Amino acid sequence: MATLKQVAAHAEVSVQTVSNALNAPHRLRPDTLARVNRSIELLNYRPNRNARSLRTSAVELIGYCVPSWPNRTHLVMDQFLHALCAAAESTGRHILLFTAPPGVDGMPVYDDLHARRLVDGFVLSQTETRDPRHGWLKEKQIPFVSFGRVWKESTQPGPWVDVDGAAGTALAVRHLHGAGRRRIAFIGWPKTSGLAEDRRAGWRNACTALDLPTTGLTVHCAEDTLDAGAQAAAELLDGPQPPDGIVALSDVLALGALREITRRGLVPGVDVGVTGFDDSPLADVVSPGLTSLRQPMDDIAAELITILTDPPAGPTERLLLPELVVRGSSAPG
Amino acid sequence: MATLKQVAAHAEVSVQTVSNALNAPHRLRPDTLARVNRSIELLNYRPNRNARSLRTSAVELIGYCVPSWPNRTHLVMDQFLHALCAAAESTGRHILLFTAPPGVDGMPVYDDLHARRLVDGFVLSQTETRDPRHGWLKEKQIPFVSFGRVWKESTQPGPWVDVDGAAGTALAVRHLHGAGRRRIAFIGWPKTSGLAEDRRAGWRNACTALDLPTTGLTVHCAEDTLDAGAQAAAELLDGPQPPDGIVALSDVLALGALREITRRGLVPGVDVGVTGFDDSPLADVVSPGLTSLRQPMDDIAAELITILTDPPAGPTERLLLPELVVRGSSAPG
DNA sequence: TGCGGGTGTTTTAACGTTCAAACGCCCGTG
DNA sequence: CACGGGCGTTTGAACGTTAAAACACCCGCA
Repeated sequence: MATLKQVAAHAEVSVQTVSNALNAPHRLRPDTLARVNRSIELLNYRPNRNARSLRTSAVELIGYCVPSWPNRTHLVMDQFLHALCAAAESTGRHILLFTAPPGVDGMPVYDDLHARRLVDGFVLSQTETRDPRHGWLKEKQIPFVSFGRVWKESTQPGPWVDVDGAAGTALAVRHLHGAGRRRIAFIGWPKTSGLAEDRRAGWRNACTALDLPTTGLTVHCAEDTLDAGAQAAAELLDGPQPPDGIVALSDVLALGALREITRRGLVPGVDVGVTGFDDSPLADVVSPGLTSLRQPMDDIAAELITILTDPPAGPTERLLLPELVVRGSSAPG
Repeated sequence: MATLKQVAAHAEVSVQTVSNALNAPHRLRPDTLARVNRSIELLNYRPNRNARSLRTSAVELIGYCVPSWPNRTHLVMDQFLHALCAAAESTGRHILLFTAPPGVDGMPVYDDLHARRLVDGFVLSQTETRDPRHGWLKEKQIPFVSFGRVWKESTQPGPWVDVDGAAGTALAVRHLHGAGRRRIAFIGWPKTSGLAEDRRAGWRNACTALDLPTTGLTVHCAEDTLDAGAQAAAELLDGPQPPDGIVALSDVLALGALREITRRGLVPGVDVGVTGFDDSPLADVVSPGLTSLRQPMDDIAAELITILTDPPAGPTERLLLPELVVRGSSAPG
């Protein structure tokens, strides 16, 4: 493996000149630059990242803790990881994976990785209500950015990027309304979840703005399973005035609702319009396809990396809009 | 951030002695070791990984290319990544994620990461039939290990770990047979897939061994979707002698079959027993739960890391058995 | 008393890179 | 012709660690 020294000898210049050829080519006379580049090419030289990092004390690696919540499915994690990798690579960086206990118990792991200079900073995700990691990292002055807000805190300790769930569900409501729906229900999670309340608020406000009813049209599911979604749909359809549209908080709940609708001999997209959230792979694999709110993963990842690697002045809080992907579950054909 | 030098000064020993305290404590006199350790503790010293890697030319990082096949779902990728991370960490290593074009086009990326000393080696997955990456890496002498065999090659270029798909489907057949099933069908993929043919062979051989029929009991699906699975099930159930058991190549196909069975008013697990493959999160989220073959991710990951980091002498090919997770789709109750 | 040998510690040098300062050269100017 | 200044290049030192060799010390033994 060729080193800077060998390239320098081959090109008959000093070591520093070769270094400059790579890091500050404008400093070299064009002919020198050409000669050095030829030697680099010829010797197939690749700079040693460790030596560089040692000198500059920047490793160009970003830590990401691979989540392991056995009780919740990560159907879009591969999309997120791919986008995050790609965004990091576009700035010459990479993603380092690690595992850590959830919550504050895992913080020593973060600290250690940073102190040993394995990573420059962290991308957090799976943010929980009152997530303790933010304050901890902030206090230790470890760079980080969060995918997801810390709910129910007056001031959020650090920068974040998130998807505007309320705007998303409002989008779904307006879409269903445009397709002629007039009683649009919401299937969500318990009120303790900030994310769930956000999405529910979007649904409620949009309905109110359109003069649509909302009372008696919410069901809170304790679990994120098909059965829970199906049961919620059953509850709604058995009510005195059954809905003709359902906005579900997740794709899994929406699929459950679809199943229940089909089981009753109703046709999804015709008798009842249904929307999900996340545009997980499942949405495209069922029939009719599930209309769902796609999180703009590429934009999210790009924002995360930008904020982490060269933090702009001022508040670093980005709220991105999800995109409604329309399929058969909300519109026939 | 404290350095070795500062710890040495604090403990009134030489720098090398502190290094030894960490890497070869048996060389120190117990009282010196204690003194050094106290200083390490006191100064909260953490060794700088870059300096270490520069000196030893081992980065303790393993590259893994995050797959992006838009047409196939990665429902168990998070399980795999978590297991891989944990296994790597148990040897003091970590996983570095990157993206690369599929196939041989991506090889320069692998080469670059290795040449710049960002990683020591690679874990491959998503192995394709006649995967060209293996030969390429072998030729460049870049350490790697593959999760998945290279099918249809007389000699595989490098070490691998894989799940015995044939043993898995055989397990499923024997399970269904034990529950009284006598006509067990197989829903798979096109014959061009080595993985699919392996799993089909396991089904066929197990049926033959149990004197069960196999002719006319295979359907090859072009896609891995619920619809394809449902259509395959419909085809089988419409046949002259409909099956009472179905072994599906994937969870998605199995779920499709379940849907079709339910649609016909039949009861999964009672009228027809169904099994899937991978034990993806979906299997546990539907009702009845889907009986499925779980890949032993922790064992797989441990083997991968072991083979990569200290390769045992002799052939390094590991075939691990999947585990049948029984749920309602194959056994009532 | 001197010598070989083990044990524990220190010294020296190196890993491959970049930063900061120094250097040499050429050119325009007074 | 001396001088200042810009440009392109080189020199020296440092980043924090570890391998290998050198060293100091103590002990047992001749």
